Amino acid sequence: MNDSTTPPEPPSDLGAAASDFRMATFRLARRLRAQRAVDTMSDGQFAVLAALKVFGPHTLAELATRERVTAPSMNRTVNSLEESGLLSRTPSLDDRRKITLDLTDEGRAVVVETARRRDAWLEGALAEIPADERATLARAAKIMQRLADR
Amino acid sequence: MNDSTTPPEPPSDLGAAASDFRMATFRLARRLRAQRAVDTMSDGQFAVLAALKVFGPHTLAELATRERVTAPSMNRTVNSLEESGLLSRTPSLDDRRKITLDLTDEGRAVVVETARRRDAWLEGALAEIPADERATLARAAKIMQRLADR
DNA sequence: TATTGTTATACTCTATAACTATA
DNA sequence: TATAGTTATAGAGTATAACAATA
Repeated sequence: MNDSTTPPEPPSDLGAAASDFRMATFRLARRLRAQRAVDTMSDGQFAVLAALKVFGPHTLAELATRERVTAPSMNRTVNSLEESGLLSRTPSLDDRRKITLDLTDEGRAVVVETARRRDAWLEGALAEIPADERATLARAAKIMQRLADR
Repeated sequence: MNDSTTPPEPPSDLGAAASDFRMATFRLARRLRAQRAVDTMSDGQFAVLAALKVFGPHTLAELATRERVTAPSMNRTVNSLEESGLLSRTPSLDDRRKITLDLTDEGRAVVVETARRRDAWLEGALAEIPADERATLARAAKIMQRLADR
């Protein structure tokens, strides 16, 4: 294996800084995603459960928009979660074309448990780096959230 | 949220920090990914070109390990990039089981251009935040790279 | 025999287009 | 006609298992 690879150069301008930061974000996201190997739930499924937990019931179209996928794609995700008994699909009262999607009690439990499991690896990693680096990441997290919401 | 029931483990700053940071990373990665809608190259293909540019020539197994995919999966990605003329595949001189994968001149040009296009949104966003926040993100990028390589 | 790359095959997730039912 | 959801189908991207070439 190629162990003596050269690390990327330090950023010297805004363009390089953007590039480094973008690559770091993608790499870490991928690494974090790889940690979910233990559970069978996909990122898309988990994101739907998490959205329902945080923001409450949604229609199909609302979920699709929030997760930035198409309605058929979201429909498929919702089908599998419904089959697993993690969410409920009920016709809306006011407009019977719409459906109301919400977590079941089991779904609520599963999303909490899954989030904890997925945090575990990162928590372990954070425990082993210096406190000042943890502080940097905590500050960065806030900035990143703001950037993502632009 | 759990208000009346106490969780099994004591509340930990590290756990909350891990959760916040993980969510921020995913959200930003997703936001950045949405920005690449214009070009046809997948994240996986682009990551291979970028790795070859930053770290130089690789064998197939080295690339697969670096990108954390299986050899057949990487082989497929490499095939499509070779067909597009963006990388070259040559038998290694010392061990003829191995192949050496490297960027072509066109591949080198494409990775630079694609990176610039993909960086554009983030670069614009970074230009509008305070310098101390940019500095925080630059420090965070280094730490994140290290975490991802654990 | 072990290792490197490759092919065969299947599964998951995503998308577009077409269909239904309701408004 | 327009909208919400669904079904049909196809295209990426990934994986495991089996194979070929070389060491």
